[in-house]
Amino acid sequence: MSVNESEQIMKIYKELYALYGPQGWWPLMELETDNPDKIGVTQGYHPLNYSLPETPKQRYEIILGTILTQNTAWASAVKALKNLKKLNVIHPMKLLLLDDETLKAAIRPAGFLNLKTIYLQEITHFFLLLDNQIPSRDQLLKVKGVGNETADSILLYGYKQPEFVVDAYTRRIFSHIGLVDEKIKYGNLKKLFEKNLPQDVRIYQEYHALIVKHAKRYYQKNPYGVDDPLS
DNA sequence: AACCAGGACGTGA
DNA sequence: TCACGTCATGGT
Repeated sequence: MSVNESEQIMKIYKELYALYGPQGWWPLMELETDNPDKIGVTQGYHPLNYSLPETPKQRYEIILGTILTQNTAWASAVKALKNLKKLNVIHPMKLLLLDDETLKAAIRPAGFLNLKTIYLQEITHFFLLLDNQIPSRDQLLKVKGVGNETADSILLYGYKQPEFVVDAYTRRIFSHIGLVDEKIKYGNLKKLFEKNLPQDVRIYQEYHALIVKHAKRYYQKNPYGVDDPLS
């Protein structure tokens, strides 16, 4: 890998951060805490607060969100999450006790309801078996419904592990810029970032969130990347 | 009215 | 391994 590519990864990060600022991922529906320093951070995004999740319940909410947002707009995933909250099932055992039809109805706005119902139940079983231990990436990938991006999202945002998250936007932006081939494999694109960034969870979290922020503005409509200030 | 959304899986070359 | 089709609802 050339020095130029290496520098580009950090340079783009700094540019995105300058453009959009800290993103406060992973958003949580509500942030209840008894930490006096964090009272007032009430909902959704939480810029510059890298201590979350602070409870197993918040971690579980993140995990549910990673499944619900698969190939689905985040706003739609939030609707499903709110329905689950109304049912008081953002709790592993309670979700497993919920009947399939009620669960399907709740997550309907997020789409793929038949698949995601199974996926949510599968990851919940896995989460219970973990008993608050940190899962390995390979363990996560064995869970039905958990692929590369979901595994990395769970580890990076749910468990604060230094795993860079690659998504469709990442591939779209960095191939458009010309830094990588558009067909680059997930693992290779992931390693490109991990090799050229300090192994810092905060940077990994912000960079991925910034990529999504930027892509929503310039890479949603085909042809992609028109007027991208990075290129 | 196509196209896209913070993908993953199953199948057959 | 690789390219495709499938899964589903909602917004633009």
